[in-house]
Amino acid sequence: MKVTKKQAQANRAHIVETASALFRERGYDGVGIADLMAAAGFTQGGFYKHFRSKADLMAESSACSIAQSAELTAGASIQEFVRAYLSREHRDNRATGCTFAALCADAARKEDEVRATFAAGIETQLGVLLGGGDLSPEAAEKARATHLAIMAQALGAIVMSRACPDDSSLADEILEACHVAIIKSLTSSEAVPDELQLNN
Amino acid sequence: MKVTKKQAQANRAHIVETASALFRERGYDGVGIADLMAAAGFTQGGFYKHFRSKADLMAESSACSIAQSAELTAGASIQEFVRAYLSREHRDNRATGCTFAALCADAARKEDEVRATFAAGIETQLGVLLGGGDLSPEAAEKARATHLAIMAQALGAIVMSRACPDDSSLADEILEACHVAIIKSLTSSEAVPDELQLNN
DNA sequence: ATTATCTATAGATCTATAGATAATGC
DNA sequence: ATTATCTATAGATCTATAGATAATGC
Repeated sequence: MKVTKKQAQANRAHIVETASALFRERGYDGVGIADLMAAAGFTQGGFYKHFRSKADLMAESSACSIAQSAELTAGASIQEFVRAYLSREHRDNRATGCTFAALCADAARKEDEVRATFAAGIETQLGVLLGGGDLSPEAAEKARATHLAIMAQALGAIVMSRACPDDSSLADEILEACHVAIIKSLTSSEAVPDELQLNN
Repeated sequence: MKVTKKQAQANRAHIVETASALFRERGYDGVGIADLMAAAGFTQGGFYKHFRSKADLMAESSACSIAQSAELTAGASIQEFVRAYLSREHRDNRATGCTFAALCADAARKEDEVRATFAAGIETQLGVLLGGGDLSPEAAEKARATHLAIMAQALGAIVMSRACPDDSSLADEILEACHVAIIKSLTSSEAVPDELQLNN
């Protein structure tokens, strides 16, 4: 019954991966320990040899899926990111999609441990979107604000779109409208002459 | 023990109001029937004389709070709406705040009955934001898309901000960045000359 | 000897129903 | 007689723990 230390570590990682998909799909409260362990191919009793509590796993599995998405995003232009993010494929596949869109509202009601993970994750994702550009301090601050606003808009679009019934045309309309708005904001902030820009 | 028909109707309405606050505060899965009925001043057994199921109440109480918010918004300019929506007060008071920000992600995992309520609610809120303006068909379509995008961005800002720990400066930064971005988008779509506007 | 996993279960939930109670409404 | 609310409970969850089992690791 016991397995090698290496295998135990692999089993633990597999439980974390399984959890990150199930939590995104059904929400934190929608996945029981027994459910999860069965989906990972184990029985429930073993869970607490790997994790101190369910909240611990919520934080760890979310950190894991946030890091995975960040890796996937790295190197892409903001335009590419937005196009993929605001796709119907992303909206319709919660289990492999953005952890923020799937779980921010859930996280807001959970332990500080979970929320600290989300705040750190937002910083990570923001860093990836900003890339390694060497901007002046003011330009960097402006870019940070712009990209936070884009993240919020993209996330909001997915969240609203998912709340609509499956066959809803409104769901697609939301994605489209936000895609257009984000592209427009990127174009205008680059191309509009300074004298036409609002300064706060 | 029995009460007048009028009183029974009032009790029912009170349960719906209590539910709309508790659901926004703790999520649909975070509120049990016993919890809710106790908060409303009753015992759990009476619930099913008023509602067929918990899902029924989720739909009805959410429709109720969405309609209330829409009423509150009616008459305000989009700038006033955005300022109030993106305030710390709104972020920190889920129970009385936007139903979409609090429950869209939850609703996405629930029965179609609940999601139909949300889609209808988005249309209602959108109608209020657009006001009774008499625009040309193209201008109306454009305004509809613009306002959907603003709703998504504002909602996304609140959702992201709430996922951060209580003392997080990032939480405030998100609200500020999105406020600036929305004001900017309103200004540019009004003030930027046509030849500088991107057309899709 | 240690320990990763298993079986079993405690104790606290949860939704929903059944039947009792006491007041309304005919 | 009807019915809004109450008490009580069935049956299915849920998180977490206790103790058994069987393999690793010293």
